[in-house]
Amino acid sequence: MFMPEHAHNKEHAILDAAEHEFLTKGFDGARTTSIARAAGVTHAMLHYYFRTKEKIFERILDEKMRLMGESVLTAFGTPGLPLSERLRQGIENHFDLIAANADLPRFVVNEVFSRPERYEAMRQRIRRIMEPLLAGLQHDLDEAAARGEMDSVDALMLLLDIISLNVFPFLAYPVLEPLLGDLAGDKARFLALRRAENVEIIRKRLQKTPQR
Amino acid sequence: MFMPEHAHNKEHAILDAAEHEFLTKGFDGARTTSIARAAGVTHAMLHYYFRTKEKIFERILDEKMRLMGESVLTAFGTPGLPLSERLRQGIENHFDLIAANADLPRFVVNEVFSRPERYEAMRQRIRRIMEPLLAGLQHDLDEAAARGEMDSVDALMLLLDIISLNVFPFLAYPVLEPLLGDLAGDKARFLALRRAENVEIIRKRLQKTPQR
DNA sequence: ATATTATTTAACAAAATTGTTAACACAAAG
DNA sequence: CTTTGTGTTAACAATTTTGTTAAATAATAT
Repeated sequence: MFMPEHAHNKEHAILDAAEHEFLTKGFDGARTTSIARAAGVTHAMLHYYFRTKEKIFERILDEKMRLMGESVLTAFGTPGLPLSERLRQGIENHFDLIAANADLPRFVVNEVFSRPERYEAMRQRIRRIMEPLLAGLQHDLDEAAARGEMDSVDALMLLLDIISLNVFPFLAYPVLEPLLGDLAGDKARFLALRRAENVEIIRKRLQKTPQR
Repeated sequence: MFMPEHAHNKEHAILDAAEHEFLTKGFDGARTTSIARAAGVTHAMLHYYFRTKEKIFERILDEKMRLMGESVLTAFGTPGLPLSERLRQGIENHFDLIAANADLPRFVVNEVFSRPERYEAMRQRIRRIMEPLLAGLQHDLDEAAARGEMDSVDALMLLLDIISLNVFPFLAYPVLEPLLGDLAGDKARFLALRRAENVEIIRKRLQKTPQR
C-alpha cells in the first residue's frame, strides 16, 4: 500500500472539514468538535495534528489569502494584448474566479478586515503582489492616455472600481435575490448580466469624453 | 426625580454596549458578560431586561437594517431635480451615510448575508422599500433615454453599480491602506477622491455613446 | 523479534458562557 | 404601616468548548 507520507488521510480530511466549517461559520462560529465529526475522526486528532483551533484556522486563512491574491494576479496578468482587451479579459477572469469561490469574499471580509492583528501580518504580502501590478497597469494607462486613446485614470482607482463591482454582488446576493423580478432564482443569468455590465461600465469609464 | 419610564438608564446602557459589541465582534464573537461589563451592570440585568442574547441581538440588528434601508431611501429620494443631478446627489449622500456608519456594511454582510433564516425574515421589508424606488428610477431613466439625453440602463443594475462602488471601499479599507502610497494614512483624502470617482464613473456610464 | 516511533482512542479537566433563582432593596399605593 | 411590584445582586447550575493525557494500537526500523 503505497501512499506519499505527506498525504495523511485524516490530516487531509480534517483540513477539508475545517475549510468548510470556517468558510461558512467564521472563526468564532466554528466548532472543533463539528470539524472532527464532519471529518470522521475523534476531536483529539485535531489537536494531535494541529495543536489548536487557531493553528488550523491559520492554515485555511493562509491558503485562502493566497488564492485571493493569485486570482487578481492571474486575472490581470496576461501580457501582449492591447490594454482595452487586457482589461476586458481581466474583469471577466476575475469575475469568474470569484464566482467559482463565491464564499471567499465574505470569509475575507469577516475574518481579515475585522481583525487588525490578522491583516497586519499580511500587509507586506499584499504590497509585494499588488504594487508591481499597479505600476505596470499605471504605465500602460499613461501611455494610452498620452496617445489620446483613453481618458487618464489612476490605476489603483480603476482596480478598485473593478474589484468593487466584481466582488460586491456576491456579498450581497441574498439581499438582491428578492429584487431580481423576472430573473429571480436564475442566478446564472443574473451573474452573466452582471459580468457584462461590469465590463461595460469600465469600458465607458476609460472612454475619452467627446469634445464638443 | 422625573424620568420617562421607557428611558431606563441601565436598559439604554446595555443596548449601547451591545451595539458596540455586536458591531465589532458579530453575534458569535460577542460575549454577554463583556456587554454587561461595558454597560456597568451585572450580567443578570441583561437577562432581566432582554431574556436572552438572541433577543438583544435582534434589537440591534433591526435598528441597523432600518438604518441601512433608510440610507438608500433618503439618499436617492430627493425629487424635483433633473435626473443626472439627482443621481449625483444620491451617490454623494449614500456615500456620506456609509462613511458616518463605517462598520455597518461589514456587520450586515457578516450577520445577515451568511444566515438564510435571518434575511428570510427581511425579504418583505427589503422589497417594500426597494421596489417603489426602483420603479420610479426606471421610469425616469426610460424618459431620459427616450429624449436621447442618456444611455438606456436597467435601474437595478445602475443601483447595484452605485452601491457596490460606495460600499466596497469601506469593507476593504484595511487591505487598501498599505497600497495608498502618498495618501496612506490620510483616510479623509482618500475617501474624498473615492467619492468623486464614484460620481464620475456613474456619470460616464449614463453618457450616450458618441455616434461615429 | 524487539525497540522505537507514530497514530488513535476514550476519558478527563478546566474554563468560559449563557441562563436561572432566591433573596434583597426600595419606592409607590393602599 | 403593609403590601405590591420593579429593579438589583450574588450565587449557582448546565452546557459547551477547547485542550490534555495515559494507555492502546499500528507501523517502522534495527
